[in-house]
Amino acid sequence: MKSEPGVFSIDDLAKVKNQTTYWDGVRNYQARNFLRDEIKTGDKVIFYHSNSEPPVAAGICEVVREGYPDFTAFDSENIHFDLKSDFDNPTWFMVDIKLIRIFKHPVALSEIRANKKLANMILVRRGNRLSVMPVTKEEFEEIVSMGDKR
DNA sequence: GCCAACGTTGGC
DNA sequence: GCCAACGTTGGC
Repeated sequence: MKSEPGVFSIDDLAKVKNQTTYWDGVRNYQARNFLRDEIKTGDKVIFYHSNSEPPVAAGICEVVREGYPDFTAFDSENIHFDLKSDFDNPTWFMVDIKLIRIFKHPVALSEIRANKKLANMILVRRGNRLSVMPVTKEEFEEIVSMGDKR
């Protein structure tokens, strides 16, 4: 799951109550489908910092509440407000995640690209822009082993 | 700041 | 249903 650290970073997550947050603002249908249909309580998540210098896999989290309507879509004051999302038939969904740990060694996108075991990650596929995407168990464990070094 | 890639919108 | 125009993402 990607976040711009200038908006919400893994360090921000470490500071909030219960180190838990709702993952709001996803406004892409493919990513929405993962949030609504695929992600389950107990799933592990890589927290990725996009649009940062450098972009990195910053740490890991766990899903503590699975797909439910993204209420920010109903709030006209919210930056993620969507007039077309019907309260009784919501368009957008979110999950809650809780911090597990911040990597001692944040794994740079360049390191991910350089690792042959991670060559098939959706993240590194050309043109990919998804902010929520699946990761295989093997990819997850490889990233974690890189992140926990040092 | 640039721009490739992609998703969405809306005229037809 | 097509597709040009436009907006966004996000690496570089």
